[in-house]
Amino acid sequence: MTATDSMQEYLAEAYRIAYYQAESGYVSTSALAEEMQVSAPAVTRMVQRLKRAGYLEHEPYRGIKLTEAGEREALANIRRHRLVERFLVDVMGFGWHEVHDDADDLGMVVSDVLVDKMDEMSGYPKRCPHGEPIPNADGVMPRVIDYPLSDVAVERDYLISRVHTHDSHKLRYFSELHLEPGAGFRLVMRAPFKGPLQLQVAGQTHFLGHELAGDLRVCSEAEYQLV
Amino acid sequence: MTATDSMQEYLAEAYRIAYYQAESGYVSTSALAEEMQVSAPAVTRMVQRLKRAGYLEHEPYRGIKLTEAGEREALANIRRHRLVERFLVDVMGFGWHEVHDDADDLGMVVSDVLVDKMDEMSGYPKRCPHGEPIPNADGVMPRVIDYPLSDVAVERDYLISRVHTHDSHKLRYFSELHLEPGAGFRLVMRAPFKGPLQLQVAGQTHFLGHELAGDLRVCSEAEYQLV
DNA sequence: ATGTCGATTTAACGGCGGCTAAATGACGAG
DNA sequence: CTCGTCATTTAGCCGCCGTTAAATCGACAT
Repeated sequence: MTATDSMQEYLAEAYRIAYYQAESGYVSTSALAEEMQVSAPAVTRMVQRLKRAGYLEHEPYRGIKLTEAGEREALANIRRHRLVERFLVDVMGFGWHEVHDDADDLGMVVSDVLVDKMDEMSGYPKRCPHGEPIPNADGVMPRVIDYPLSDVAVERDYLISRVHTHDSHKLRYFSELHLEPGAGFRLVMRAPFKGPLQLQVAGQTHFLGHELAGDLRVCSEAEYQLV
Repeated sequence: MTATDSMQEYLAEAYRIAYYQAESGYVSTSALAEEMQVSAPAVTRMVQRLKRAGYLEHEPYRGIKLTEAGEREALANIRRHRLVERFLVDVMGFGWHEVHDDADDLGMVVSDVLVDKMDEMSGYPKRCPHGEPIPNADGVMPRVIDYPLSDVAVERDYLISRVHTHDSHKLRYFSELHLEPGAGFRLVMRAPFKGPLQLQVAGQTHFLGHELAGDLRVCSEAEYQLV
């Protein structure tokens, strides 16, 4: 039996959540519900379907964990989604901050040969336009090394690694400031007590609130290159 | 209330059927069932939903006819589908004979801005890769003037206007013979009693059975240009 | 006029994927 | 240890879209 579109979306989202909270091996169903914008019961029932199909394990009242098969489905889906994003930006000329919704839709339907072609036309990218790593065709997810800008202490040069929000207004703002994946900047100063950060980006000085800075993950030049 | 994907597909297919059998104003539900690859009852119920939503009129036991609104939906859908095909061929380099299935899937999800971008990147084409006319953004379908190759009598030069089959083997065969929309050829001779046709295509001589010739629609150089 | 046949519609069912309301489990506070 | 609260699951509903089996309509021939 093959997974429906909906099942694949749940699996992909579960993977993404697990990827970020690297702590516990379990993903809570409410986190999934929140992220998928559906009610909690909808998640519970879907989880049961996915368990029946062998895509995950479910510890009732505790959470879920993807199986091998589940992870495979999830990674295939994530790969499709991120390569579509890449294609929309690199080949079709859309802004990196405005492609998420279209990519969501397209990612569910593009065939393998189409994805491969997009991969090729985009130059076999390692990251999606938001900086997230793209699993390769064998389902291996590159490991990203980066740090929340809100946490880094040292005042030196960094690269934007990932922009981690779906809020289109924030994305647009980051885009206007040229704070986009791969862009370099200097952290000039940071005020204490969750105060604002002073950045030097492309010759211009910007001040960023602590919360916004939390959406940016940064790394060194060397760390930006993925396996 | 907005039409579901499924509703749009039914509407588009109904339009296509009506477009070809220009005779009666009514499309039979069984024709729809045949084309959509679903059972007759599925069509009947969908027709009732579409009628309730104001997309068509239904004369029970006789057939259906799209309303203004239904035609609008159908044309928008057909436009998306055919522009996606065009894009896959012109921009992504796929063969014109192999894009139908992908385009079917993609056509259902691409957003307006995406379709417009594809339109632009394909050079605002008037026909899809199979030669079918592409409705413009205002929902106007260009009228095509052409004739089944199996019917034309005069032995002279023609252009392929449309290749009217979904059979991938036939499509591949036509493709190999360079019998594709826009291509010119000379009808050298036709045998009587539904006999084979002798064609001169790109300097080569080919013989085509009467039935296959029925899948090709041809026109003059002048007629190939659409409004 | 009636009988028959094919096309069409109705009836009844199943799976998916949402929802709300109610029940139940987990867990910390008193 | 019990109680309350919050997360989670269960129960029951709905709409969409497919199915098969049975009823019905239209049209044509006897």
